[in-house]
Amino acid sequence: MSTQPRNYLASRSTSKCSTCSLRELCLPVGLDDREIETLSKLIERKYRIQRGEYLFHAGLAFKSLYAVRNGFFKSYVLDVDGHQQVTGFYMTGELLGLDAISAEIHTCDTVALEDSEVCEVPFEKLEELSLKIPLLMHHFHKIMSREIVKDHTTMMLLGNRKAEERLAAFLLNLSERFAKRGYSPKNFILRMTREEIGSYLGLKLETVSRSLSKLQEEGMITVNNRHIELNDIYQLNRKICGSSHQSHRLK
Amino acid sequence: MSTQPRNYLASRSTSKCSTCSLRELCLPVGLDDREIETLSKLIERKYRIQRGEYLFHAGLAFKSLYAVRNGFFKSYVLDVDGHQQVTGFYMTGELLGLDAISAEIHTCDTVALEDSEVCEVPFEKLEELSLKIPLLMHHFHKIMSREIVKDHTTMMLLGNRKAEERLAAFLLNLSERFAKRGYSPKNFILRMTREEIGSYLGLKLETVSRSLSKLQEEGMITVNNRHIELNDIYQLNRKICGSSHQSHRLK
DNA sequence: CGGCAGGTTGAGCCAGGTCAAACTTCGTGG
DNA sequence: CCACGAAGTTTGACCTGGCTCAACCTGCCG
Repeated sequence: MSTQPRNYLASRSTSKCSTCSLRELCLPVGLDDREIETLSKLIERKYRIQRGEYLFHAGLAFKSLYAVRNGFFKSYVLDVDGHQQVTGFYMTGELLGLDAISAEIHTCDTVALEDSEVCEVPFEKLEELSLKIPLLMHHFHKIMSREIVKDHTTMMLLGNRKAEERLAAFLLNLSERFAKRGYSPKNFILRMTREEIGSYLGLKLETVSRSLSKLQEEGMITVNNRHIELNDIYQLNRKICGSSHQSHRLK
Repeated sequence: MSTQPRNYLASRSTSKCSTCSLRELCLPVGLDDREIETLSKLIERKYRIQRGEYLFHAGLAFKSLYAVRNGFFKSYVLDVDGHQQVTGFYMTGELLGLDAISAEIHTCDTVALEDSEVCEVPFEKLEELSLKIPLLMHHFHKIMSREIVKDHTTMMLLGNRKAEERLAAFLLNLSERFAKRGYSPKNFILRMTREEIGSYLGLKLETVSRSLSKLQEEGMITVNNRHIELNDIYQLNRKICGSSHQSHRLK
Protein backbone atom coordinates (compact mmCIF):
# COMPACT_ATOMS: atom_id res chain seq x y z
CA MET A 1 0.00 0.00 0.00
CA SER A 2 1.39 3.39 -0.85
CA THR A 3 0.41 6.93 -0.04
CA GLN A 4 1.00 7.82 -3.66
CA PRO A 5 -2.10 7.69 -5.81
CA ARG A 6 -1.66 5.52 -8.82
CA ASN A 7 -4.47 6.29 -11.13
CA TYR A 8 -7.99 7.23 -10.37
CA LEU A 9 -9.72 5.41 -13.09
CA ALA A 10 -9.16 1.97 -14.29
CA SER A 11 -11.40 -0.06 -16.53
CA ARG A 12 -14.76 1.25 -17.58
CA SER A 13 -17.97 -0.61 -18.10
CA THR A 14 -21.68 -0.04 -18.28
CA SER A 15 -23.79 -0.67 -15.23
CA LYS A 16 -27.39 -1.26 -14.50
CA CYS A 17 -28.92 -0.59 -11.13
CA SER A 18 -31.80 -2.84 -12.12
CA THR A 19 -29.64 -5.93 -12.17
CA CYS A 20 -27.38 -4.87 -9.35
CA SER A 21 -27.43 -6.93 -6.22
CA LEU A 22 -27.40 -3.78 -4.13
CA ARG A 23 -30.80 -2.50 -5.02
CA GLU A 24 -31.90 -2.98 -1.46
CA LEU A 25 -28.90 -1.31 0.15
CA CYS A 26 -27.94 1.41 -2.22
CA LEU A 27 -29.61 4.48 -3.63
CA PRO A 28 -32.46 2.77 -5.53
CA VAL A 29 -34.27 1.59 -2.41
CA GLY A 30 -38.01 1.76 -2.93
CA LEU A 31 -37.93 3.05 -6.48
CA ASP A 32 -40.00 1.49 -9.24
CA ASP A 33 -38.46 -0.04 -12.37
CA ARG A 34 -38.82 3.03 -14.50
CA GLU A 35 -37.21 5.22 -11.85
CA ILE A 36 -34.37 2.79 -11.37
CA GLU A 37 -33.81 2.88 -15.11
CA THR A 38 -33.46 6.67 -14.95
CA LEU A 39 -31.11 6.41 -12.01
CA SER A 40 -29.00 3.92 -13.93
CA LYS A 41 -28.46 6.38 -16.74
CA LEU A 42 -27.11 8.86 -14.27
CA ILE A 43 -24.29 6.59 -13.25
CA GLU A 44 -21.66 7.60 -15.68
CA ARG A 45 -19.07 5.02 -15.06
CA LYS A 46 -18.24 2.00 -13.07
CA TYR A 47 -14.63 1.88 -11.97
CA ARG A 48 -12.43 -0.96 -10.98
CA ILE A 49 -10.13 0.10 -8.16
CA GLN A 50 -7.27 -2.14 -7.22
CA ARG A 51 -6.11 -2.72 -3.70
CA GLY A 52 -4.00 0.24 -2.63
CA GLU A 53 -5.44 2.60 -5.24
CA TYR A 54 -7.03 5.83 -4.13
CA LEU A 55 -10.59 6.66 -5.08
CA PHE A 56 -10.09 10.33 -4.22
CA HIS A 57 -7.85 12.54 -2.16
CA ALA A 58 -8.49 15.23 0.39
CA GLY A 59 -8.32 18.64 -1.26
CA LEU A 60 -9.60 17.44 -4.60
CA ALA A 61 -12.58 19.16 -6.16
CA PHE A 62 -15.78 17.29 -5.47
CA LYS A 63 -17.85 16.18 -8.39
CA SER A 64 -19.24 12.77 -7.64
CA LEU A 65 -20.25 10.40 -4.93
CA TYR A 66 -19.22 6.79 -5.25
CA ALA A 67 -21.32 3.76 -4.42
CA VAL A 68 -19.31 0.71 -3.48
CA ARG A 69 -20.42 -2.07 -5.79
CA ASN A 70 -18.11 -4.54 -4.21
CA GLY A 71 -14.91 -4.48 -2.25
CA PHE A 72 -13.75 -2.57 0.77
CA PHE A 73 -12.51 0.97 1.38
CA LYS A 74 -11.14 3.07 4.18
CA SER A 75 -11.43 6.83 4.50
CA TYR A 76 -9.18 8.94 6.65
CA VAL A 77 -8.37 12.54 7.42
CA LEU A 78 -4.86 13.79 8.01
CA ASP A 79 -4.20 16.48 10.54
CA VAL A 80 -1.46 19.03 10.26
CA ASP A 81 1.06 16.68 11.83
CA GLY A 82 0.38 13.99 9.31
CA HIS A 83 -1.49 12.04 11.93
CA GLN A 84 -4.06 9.86 10.33
CA GLN A 85 -7.55 9.32 11.67
CA VAL A 86 -9.52 6.63 9.92
CA THR A 87 -13.05 7.99 9.70
CA GLY A 88 -14.72 4.91 8.34
CA PHE A 89 -14.60 1.62 6.54
CA TYR A 90 -16.98 1.17 3.63
CA MET A 91 -18.34 -1.96 2.07
CA THR A 92 -20.76 -3.03 -0.63
CA GLY A 93 -23.73 -0.72 -1.02
CA GLU A 94 -22.32 2.14 1.01
CA LEU A 95 -21.88 5.64 -0.32
CA LEU A 96 -18.55 7.46 -0.30
CA GLY A 97 -17.82 11.16 -0.45
CA LEU A 98 -20.72 12.61 1.54
CA ASP A 99 -18.36 14.78 3.56
CA ALA A 100 -17.28 16.61 0.41
CA ILE A 101 -20.67 18.11 -0.39
CA SER A 102 -20.32 20.87 2.16
CA ALA A 103 -17.25 22.60 0.80
CA GLU A 104 -17.27 21.01 -2.66
CA ILE A 105 -13.85 19.66 -1.82
CA HIS A 106 -13.01 16.21 -0.57
CA THR A 107 -12.04 16.33 3.09
CA CYS A 108 -10.65 12.83 3.34
CA ASP A 109 -8.55 10.36 1.44
CA THR A 110 -10.24 7.14 0.40
CA VAL A 111 -8.35 4.05 -0.60
CA ALA A 112 -9.34 0.51 -1.58
CA LEU A 113 -8.31 -2.18 0.91
CA GLU A 114 -9.09 -4.90 -1.61
CA ASP A 115 -9.81 -4.98 -5.32
CA SER A 116 -13.10 -3.18 -5.62
CA GLU A 117 -15.66 -1.70 -7.95
CA VAL A 118 -17.53 1.55 -7.52
CA CYS A 119 -20.29 3.33 -9.40
CA GLU A 120 -19.65 7.00 -9.96
CA VAL A 121 -22.68 9.12 -9.15
CA PRO A 122 -22.27 12.70 -10.42
CA PHE A 123 -23.67 14.72 -7.57
CA GLU A 124 -25.13 17.53 -9.63
CA LYS A 125 -27.10 15.06 -11.66
CA LEU A 126 -28.18 13.22 -8.57
CA GLU A 127 -29.63 16.44 -7.21
CA GLU A 128 -31.37 17.15 -10.51
CA LEU A 129 -32.87 13.71 -10.54
CA SER A 130 -33.90 14.07 -6.89
CA LEU A 131 -36.15 16.91 -7.96
CA LYS A 132 -38.03 14.52 -10.21
CA ILE A 133 -38.03 11.51 -7.90
CA PRO A 134 -38.94 12.68 -4.40
CA LEU A 135 -38.42 9.21 -3.01
CA LEU A 136 -34.84 9.24 -4.23
CA MET A 137 -34.25 12.54 -2.49
CA HIS A 138 -35.81 11.26 0.69
CA HIS A 139 -33.73 8.14 0.63
CA PHE A 140 -30.60 10.16 0.03
CA HIS A 141 -31.38 12.24 3.10
CA LYS A 142 -31.70 9.06 5.09
CA ILE A 143 -28.32 7.87 3.88
CA MET A 144 -26.66 11.11 4.95
CA SER A 145 -28.40 10.99 8.28
CA ARG A 146 -27.28 7.40 8.76
CA GLU A 147 -23.71 8.55 8.29
CA ILE A 148 -24.18 11.08 11.08
CA VAL A 149 -25.61 8.44 13.39
CA LYS A 150 -22.71 6.15 12.56
CA ASP A 151 -20.25 8.89 13.46
CA HIS A 152 -22.03 9.51 16.75
CA THR A 153 -21.69 5.83 17.58
CA THR A 154 -17.99 5.99 16.84
CA MET A 155 -17.62 9.09 19.00
CA MET A 156 -19.31 7.18 21.78
CA LEU A 157 -16.77 4.38 21.42
CA LEU A 158 -13.85 6.77 21.36
CA GLY A 159 -15.06 8.77 24.30
CA ASN A 160 -16.32 6.17 26.74
CA ARG A 161 -15.03 2.71 26.01
CA LYS A 162 -12.04 0.67 27.00
CA ALA A 163 -9.85 -0.98 24.40
CA GLU A 164 -11.48 -4.41 24.57
CA GLU A 165 -14.94 -2.94 24.47
CA ARG A 166 -14.07 -0.91 21.41
CA LEU A 167 -12.78 -4.01 19.69
CA ALA A 168 -15.87 -5.99 20.59
CA ALA A 169 -18.12 -3.23 19.27
CA PHE A 170 -16.05 -2.96 16.12
CA LEU A 171 -16.22 -6.68 15.39
CA LEU A 172 -19.94 -6.86 16.07
CA ASN A 173 -20.54 -3.91 13.78
CA LEU A 174 -18.62 -5.58 10.97
CA SER A 175 -20.48 -8.79 11.67
CA GLU A 176 -23.87 -7.12 11.28
CA ARG A 177 -22.87 -5.41 8.09
CA PHE A 178 -21.58 -8.65 6.61
CA ALA A 179 -24.78 -10.41 7.61
CA LYS A 180 -26.88 -7.76 5.89
CA ARG A 181 -24.94 -8.45 2.70
CA GLY A 182 -25.46 -12.17 2.87
CA TYR A 183 -22.04 -13.09 4.22
CA SER A 184 -21.37 -15.04 7.36
CA PRO A 185 -21.71 -12.91 10.48
CA LYS A 186 -19.47 -15.26 12.46
CA ASN A 187 -16.62 -15.79 10.07
CA PHE A 188 -14.91 -13.07 8.16
CA ILE A 189 -11.66 -11.64 6.94
CA LEU A 190 -10.45 -8.29 8.16
CA ARG A 191 -9.48 -6.22 5.21
CA MET A 192 -7.52 -3.71 7.24
CA THR A 193 -4.31 -3.82 9.27
CA ARG A 194 -4.15 -3.65 13.06
CA GLU A 195 -2.81 -0.13 12.68
CA GLU A 196 -5.87 0.93 10.66
CA ILE A 197 -8.23 -0.62 13.18
CA GLY A 198 -6.30 1.21 15.87
CA SER A 199 -6.57 4.52 14.09
CA TYR A 200 -10.30 4.08 13.70
CA LEU A 201 -10.76 3.11 17.35
CA GLY A 202 -8.32 5.59 18.84
CA LEU A 203 -5.87 2.89 19.90
CA LYS A 204 -2.31 1.94 19.05
CA LEU A 205 -1.75 -1.14 16.96
CA GLU A 206 -0.13 -2.99 19.86
CA THR A 207 -3.21 -2.41 21.97
CA VAL A 208 -5.41 -3.72 19.17
CA SER A 209 -3.29 -6.83 18.95
CA ARG A 210 -3.31 -7.35 22.70
CA SER A 211 -7.05 -6.82 22.95
CA LEU A 212 -7.72 -9.32 20.20
CA SER A 213 -5.53 -11.84 22.03
CA LYS A 214 -7.42 -11.12 25.22
CA LEU A 215 -10.81 -11.66 23.59
CA GLN A 216 -9.47 -14.90 22.19
CA GLU A 217 -8.23 -16.04 25.62
CA GLU A 218 -11.69 -15.31 26.95
CA GLY A 219 -13.05 -17.62 24.29
CA MET A 220 -15.24 -15.04 22.58
CA ILE A 221 -13.39 -15.02 19.28
CA THR A 222 -10.81 -16.97 17.36
CA VAL A 223 -8.15 -14.93 15.65
CA ASN A 224 -6.14 -16.36 12.84
CA ASN A 225 -4.15 -13.60 11.32
CA ARG A 226 -6.84 -11.56 9.55
CA HIS A 227 -9.42 -14.25 9.77
CA ILE A 228 -11.85 -13.69 12.61
CA GLU A 229 -14.36 -16.09 14.03
CA LEU A 230 -16.96 -14.90 16.51
CA ASN A 231 -17.62 -17.73 18.94
CA ASP A 232 -19.82 -16.01 21.47
CA ILE A 233 -21.71 -13.06 20.12
CA TYR A 234 -23.79 -12.84 23.28
CA GLN A 235 -20.72 -12.39 25.46
CA LEU A 236 -19.29 -9.88 23.02
CA ASN A 237 -22.47 -7.88 23.27
CA ARG A 238 -22.42 -8.05 27.03
CA LYS A 239 -18.91 -6.69 26.93
CA ILE A 240 -20.23 -3.51 25.35
CA CYS A 241 -23.51 -3.25 27.18
CA GLY A 242 -21.29 -3.78 30.19
CA SER A 243 -23.44 -5.02 33.02
CA SER A 244 -20.04 -4.84 34.63
CA HIS A 245 -20.06 -1.07 34.81
CA GLN A 246 -21.81 0.67 37.57
CA SER A 247 -23.91 3.29 35.88
CA HIS A 248 -23.05 6.66 37.29
CA ARG A 249 -24.87 8.75 34.80
CA LEU A 250 -24.53 12.44 34.20
CA LYS A 251 -27.40 14.35 35.61
CA MET B 1 -30.70 21.13 35.23
CA SER B 2 -32.74 17.96 35.36
CA THR B 3 -32.94 14.79 33.31
CA GLN B 4 -36.69 15.05 33.45
CA PRO B 5 -38.25 16.85 30.53
CA ARG B 6 -40.52 19.62 31.58
CA ASN B 7 -42.55 20.55 28.60
CA TYR B 8 -41.68 20.54 24.97
CA LEU B 9 -43.43 23.62 23.89
CA ALA B 10 -43.53 26.90 25.57
CA SER B 11 -44.66 30.18 24.10
CA ARG B 12 -45.57 30.50 20.47
CA SER B 13 -45.04 33.32 18.08
CA THR B 14 -44.91 34.03 14.40
CA SER B 15 -41.57 34.20 12.69
CA LYS B 16 -40.21 35.60 9.51
CA CYS B 17 -37.04 34.31 7.95
CA SER B 18 -36.86 37.54 5.98
CA THR B 19 -36.27 39.62 9.07
CA CYS B 20 -34.24 37.02 10.91
CA SER B 21 -30.64 37.79 11.60
CA LEU B 22 -29.69 34.28 10.63
CA ARG B 23 -30.43 34.50 6.95
CA GLU B 24 -26.78 34.08 6.19
CA LEU B 25 -26.21 31.11 8.46
CA CYS B 26 -29.41 29.18 8.39
CA LEU B 27 -31.47 27.47 5.74
CA PRO B 28 -32.32 30.53 3.61
CA VAL B 29 -28.76 31.07 2.37
CA GLY B 30 -28.79 32.24 -1.20
CA LEU B 31 -32.54 32.30 -1.65
CA ASP B 32 -34.35 35.28 -3.14
CA ASP B 33 -37.03 37.21 -1.26
CA ARG B 34 -39.95 35.32 -2.70
CA GLU B 35 -38.35 32.00 -1.85
CA ILE B 36 -37.55 33.10 1.66
CA GLU B 37 -41.15 34.11 2.07
CA THR B 38 -42.24 30.60 1.10
CA LEU B 39 -39.74 29.09 3.47
CA SER B 40 -41.06 31.31 6.25
CA LYS B 41 -44.54 29.92 5.84
CA LEU B 42 -43.19 26.46 6.32
CA ILE B 43 -41.92 27.22 9.78
CA GLU B 44 -44.89 26.33 11.85
CA ARG B 45 -43.85 27.58 15.19
CA LYS B 46 -41.16 29.34 17.02
CA TYR B 47 -40.58 27.95 20.50
CA ARG B 48 -39.09 29.44 23.55
CA ILE B 49 -37.07 26.80 25.41
CA GLN B 50 -35.90 27.57 28.89
CA ARG B 51 -32.58 26.49 30.24
CA GLY B 52 -32.77 22.85 31.25
CA GLU B 53 -35.76 22.11 29.03
CA TYR B 54 -35.51 19.38 26.45
CA LEU B 55 -36.16 20.07 22.82
CA PHE B 56 -36.58 16.37 22.06
CA HIS B 57 -35.64 13.01 23.48
CA ALA B 58 -34.00 9.96 22.01
CA GLY B 59 -36.62 7.43 20.98
CA LEU B 60 -39.21 10.04 20.10
CA ALA B 61 -40.81 9.98 16.66
CA PHE B 62 -39.15 12.41 14.31
CA LYS B 63 -41.25 15.04 12.65
CA SER B 64 -39.28 18.26 12.55
CA LEU B 65 -35.85 19.74 12.47
CA TYR B 66 -35.18 22.72 14.66
CA ALA B 67 -33.16 25.78 13.75
CA VAL B 68 -31.60 27.54 16.70
CA ARG B 69 -32.75 31.15 16.53
CA ASN B 70 -30.81 32.07 19.59
CA GLY B 71 -29.44 30.32 22.62
CA PHE B 72 -27.35 27.25 23.13
CA PHE B 73 -28.04 23.51 23.11
CA LYS B 74 -26.27 20.26 23.72
CA SER B 75 -27.09 16.89 22.19
CA TYR B 76 -26.05 13.60 23.65
CA VAL B 77 -26.56 9.90 23.22
CA LEU B 78 -26.87 7.49 26.09
CA ASP B 79 -25.41 4.04 25.86
CA VAL B 80 -26.87 1.00 27.55
CA ASP B 81 -25.04 1.77 30.77
CA GLY B 82 -26.49 5.22 30.95
CA HIS B 83 -23.13 6.66 29.99
CA GLN B 84 -23.61 9.93 28.26
CA GLN B 85 -21.69 11.03 25.21
CA VAL B 86 -22.21 14.64 24.20
CA THR B 87 -22.34 14.61 20.41
CA GLY B 88 -22.44 18.32 19.84
CA PHE B 89 -23.12 21.82 21.03
CA TYR B 90 -25.37 23.96 18.90
CA MET B 91 -25.68 27.70 18.67
CA THR B 92 -27.54 30.33 16.69
CA GLY B 93 -28.23 29.35 13.10
CA GLU B 94 -27.41 25.68 13.49
CA LEU B 95 -29.80 22.90 12.68
CA LEU B 96 -30.83 20.23 15.19
CA GLY B 97 -32.22 16.77 14.60
CA LEU B 98 -30.40 15.73 11.45
CA ASP B 99 -29.51 12.37 12.96
CA ALA B 100 -33.19 11.48 13.27
CA ILE B 101 -33.94 11.49 9.55
CA SER B 102 -32.44 8.06 9.00
CA ALA B 103 -34.70 6.03 11.27
CA GLU B 104 -37.44 8.62 11.70
CA ILE B 105 -36.70 8.45 15.40
CA HIS B 106 -34.57 10.83 17.39
CA THR B 107 -31.30 9.17 18.36
CA CYS B 108 -30.18 11.74 20.86
CA ASP B 109 -31.49 13.92 23.63
CA THR B 110 -31.23 17.65 23.12
CA VAL B 111 -31.46 20.15 25.93
CA ALA B 112 -31.13 23.93 26.17
CA LEU B 113 -28.11 25.15 28.12
CA GLU B 114 -29.52 28.65 28.25
CA ASP B 115 -32.86 30.21 27.52
CA SER B 116 -33.27 29.78 23.80
CA GLU B 117 -35.54 30.06 20.84
CA VAL B 118 -35.91 27.61 17.98
CA CYS B 119 -37.85 27.55 14.74
CA GLU B 120 -39.60 24.28 14.07
CA VAL B 121 -39.09 23.09 10.52
CA PRO B 122 -41.44 20.21 9.66
CA PHE B 123 -39.21 17.88 7.72
CA GLU B 124 -41.81 16.56 5.32
CA LYS B 125 -42.68 20.08 4.28
CA LEU B 126 -39.04 20.98 3.97
CA GLU B 127 -38.57 18.11 1.54
CA GLU B 128 -41.63 19.17 -0.43
CA LEU B 129 -40.38 22.70 -0.66
CA SER B 130 -36.93 21.44 -1.68
CA LEU B 131 -38.50 20.00 -4.78
CA LYS B 132 -39.61 23.47 -5.79
CA ILE B 133 -36.50 25.36 -4.69
CA PRO B 134 -33.44 23.40 -5.86
CA LEU B 135 -31.13 25.84 -4.15
CA LEU B 136 -32.78 25.10 -0.82
CA MET B 137 -32.27 21.40 -1.37
CA HIS B 138 -28.66 21.94 -2.31
CA HIS B 139 -28.04 24.06 0.72
CA PHE B 140 -29.68 21.50 2.95
CA HIS B 141 -27.33 18.86 1.59
CA LYS B 142 -24.42 21.09 2.42
CA ILE B 143 -25.65 21.50 5.96
CA MET B 144 -25.90 17.74 6.44
CA SER B 145 -22.49 17.26 4.94
CA ARG B 146 -21.07 19.91 7.22
CA GLU B 147 -22.37 17.94 10.18
CA ILE B 148 -20.47 14.89 8.93
CA VAL B 149 -17.28 16.89 8.56
CA LYS B 150 -17.74 18.28 12.04
CA ASP B 151 -18.11 14.79 13.44
CA HIS B 152 -14.96 13.66 11.65
CA THR B 153 -13.08 16.53 13.23
CA THR B 154 -14.34 15.49 16.63
CA MET B 155 -13.33 11.88 15.98
CA MET B 156 -9.89 13.16 15.13
CA LEU B 157 -9.71 14.98 18.45
CA LEU B 158 -10.90 11.96 20.38
CA GLY B 159 -8.59 9.56 18.63
CA ASN B 160 -5.33 11.42 18.39
CA ARG B 161 -5.09 14.33 20.76
CA LYS B 162 -3.94 14.88 24.29
CA ALA B 163 -6.16 16.57 26.84
CA GLU B 164 -4.71 20.06 26.49
CA GLU B 165 -4.78 19.87 22.73
CA ARG B 166 -8.40 18.83 22.78
CA LEU B 167 -9.25 21.76 25.00
CA ALA B 168 -7.35 24.18 22.80
CA ALA B 169 -9.15 22.88 19.71
CA PHE B 170 -12.47 23.07 21.48
CA LEU B 171 -11.98 26.68 22.58
CA LEU B 172 -10.78 27.76 19.15
CA ASN B 173 -13.76 26.13 17.54
CA LEU B 174 -16.15 27.97 19.85
CA SER B 175 -14.23 31.17 19.21
CA GLU B 176 -14.65 30.88 15.45
CA ARG B 177 -18.31 30.14 15.74
CA PHE B 178 -18.88 33.10 18.02
CA ALA B 179 -16.95 35.34 15.63
CA LYS B 180 -19.10 34.22 12.71
CA ARG B 181 -22.13 35.32 14.69
CA GLY B 182 -20.75 38.72 15.47
CA TYR B 183 -19.69 37.99 19.04
CA SER B 184 -16.21 38.45 20.40
CA PRO B 185 -13.91 35.60 19.43
CA LYS B 186 -11.61 36.31 22.38
CA ASN B 187 -14.09 36.70 25.17
CA PHE B 188 -16.97 34.41 25.80
CA ILE B 189 -19.01 32.52 28.34
CA LEU B 190 -19.06 28.75 28.35
CA ARG B 191 -22.63 27.63 28.48
CA MET B 192 -21.76 24.08 29.49
CA THR B 193 -20.27 22.48 32.59
CA ARG B 194 -16.78 21.00 32.79
CA GLU B 195 -18.42 17.60 32.85
CA GLU B 196 -20.23 18.30 29.57
CA ILE B 197 -17.05 19.55 27.95
CA GLY B 198 -15.35 16.41 29.20
CA SER B 199 -18.03 14.16 27.80
CA TYR B 200 -17.74 15.84 24.42
CA LEU B 201 -13.95 15.60 24.41
CA GLY B 202 -13.64 12.15 25.92
CA LEU B 203 -12.15 13.42 29.17
CA LYS B 204 -13.15 13.43 32.82
CA LEU B 205 -14.24 16.71 34.32
CA GLU B 206 -11.16 16.85 36.57
CA THR B 207 -8.94 16.59 33.52
CA VAL B 208 -10.86 19.38 31.82
CA SER B 209 -10.40 21.55 34.86
CA ARG B 210 -6.70 20.76 35.12
CA SER B 211 -6.09 21.36 31.44
CA LEU B 212 -7.81 24.72 31.58
CA SER B 213 -5.63 25.66 34.55
CA LYS B 214 -2.58 24.52 32.62
CA LEU B 215 -3.47 26.62 29.58
CA GLN B 216 -3.97 29.54 31.91
CA GLU B 217 -0.57 29.01 33.55
CA GLU B 218 0.94 28.97 30.09
CA GLY B 219 -0.66 32.35 29.53
CA MET B 220 -2.77 31.34 26.56
CA ILE B 221 -6.13 31.86 28.21
CA THR B 222 -7.69 33.44 31.25
CA VAL B 223 -10.30 31.37 33.00
CA ASN B 224 -12.79 32.99 35.29
CA ASN B 225 -15.37 30.46 36.18
CA ARG B 226 -17.25 30.05 32.91
CA HIS B 227 -15.87 33.18 31.40
CA ILE B 228 -13.02 32.47 29.01
CA GLU B 229 -10.61 34.92 27.50
CA LEU B 230 -8.27 33.83 24.73
CA ASN B 231 -5.02 35.72 25.13
CA ASP B 232 -2.89 34.02 22.55
CA ILE B 233 -4.80 32.47 19.71
CA TYR B 234 -1.63 31.85 17.78
CA GLN B 235 -0.13 29.74 20.55
CA LEU B 236 -3.41 27.88 20.98
CA ASN B 237 -3.34 27.04 17.31
CA ARG B 238 0.24 25.89 17.50
CA LYS B 239 -0.75 23.61 20.32
CA ILE B 240 -3.05 21.75 17.95
CA CYS B 241 -0.99 21.92 14.81
CA GLY B 242 1.73 20.72 17.11
CA SER B 243 5.04 21.52 15.49
CA SER B 244 6.11 19.70 18.64
CA HIS B 245 5.05 16.30 17.38
CA GLN B 246 7.35 14.35 15.17
CA SER B 247 5.21 13.25 12.28
CA HIS B 248 5.35 9.51 12.00
CA ARG B 249 2.61 9.03 9.54
CA LEU B 250 0.90 5.84 8.60
CA LYS B 251 2.07 4.48 5.31
C1' DC C 1 15.21 -18.37 -0.28
C1' DG C 2 15.69 -13.65 1.38
C1' DG C 3 13.48 -9.39 2.47
C1' DC C 4 9.91 -6.98 4.50
C1' DA C 5 5.45 -5.56 5.89
C1' DG C 6 2.55 -6.85 9.30
C1' DG C 7 1.68 -8.95 13.80
C1' DT C 8 2.64 -10.49 18.67
C1' DT C 9 4.51 -10.10 23.13
C1' DG C 10 7.09 -8.14 27.02
C1' DA C 11 8.79 -4.38 30.21
C1' DG C 12 8.47 0.05 31.91
C1' DC C 13 6.35 4.49 32.13
C1' DC C 14 3.12 8.27 32.14
C1' DA C 15 -1.27 10.79 30.92
C1' DG C 16 -5.31 10.73 32.50
C1' DG C 17 -8.67 8.27 35.45
C1' DT C 18 -10.24 7.65 40.31
C1' DC C 19 -11.11 9.02 44.81
C1' DA C 20 -11.29 12.52 48.16
C1' DA C 21 -11.53 17.00 50.25
C1' DA C 22 -12.32 21.77 50.16
C1' DC C 23 -14.04 25.75 47.91
C1' DT C 24 -17.26 28.68 44.97
C1' DT C 25 -21.43 29.78 42.75
C1' DC C 26 -26.16 29.79 42.23
C1' DG C 27 -30.97 29.04 42.91
C1' DT C 28 -34.63 28.59 46.27
C1' DG C 29 -37.49 29.38 50.01
C1' DG C 30 -38.22 31.67 54.21
C1' DC D 1 -32.48 40.05 51.13
C1' DC D 2 -30.24 36.44 53.42
C1' DA D 3 -29.20 31.58 54.53
C1' DC D 4 -28.71 27.27 53.15
C1' DG D 5 -28.16 23.35 50.34
C1' DA D 6 -27.11 21.56 45.93
C1' DA D 7 -24.46 21.75 42.00
C1' DG D 8 -20.29 22.78 39.93
C1' DT D 9 -15.13 23.53 40.20
C1' DT D 10 -10.43 23.09 41.71
C1' DT D 11 -6.63 20.70 43.49
C1' DG D 12 -4.04 16.88 45.52
C1' DA D 13 -2.56 11.95 45.88
C1' DC D 14 -2.55 7.78 44.04
C1' DC D 15 -3.31 4.12 40.54
C1' DT D 16 -3.75 1.95 36.08
C1' DG D 17 -4.84 1.24 31.13
C1' DG D 18 -2.83 2.04 27.26
C1' DC D 19 1.36 4.09 25.04
C1' DT D 20 6.30 3.55 23.97
C1' DC D 21 10.15 1.10 22.82
C1' DA D 22 12.11 -3.07 21.65
C1' DA D 23 12.69 -7.75 20.29
C1' DC D 24 11.07 -11.34 17.82
C1' DC D 25 7.90 -13.99 14.93
C1' DT D 26 5.13 -15.06 10.58
C1' DG D 27 3.46 -15.14 6.09
C1' DC D 28 3.87 -13.39 1.62
C1' DC D 29 6.02 -11.99 -2.69
C1' DG D 30 9.64 -11.46 -5.85
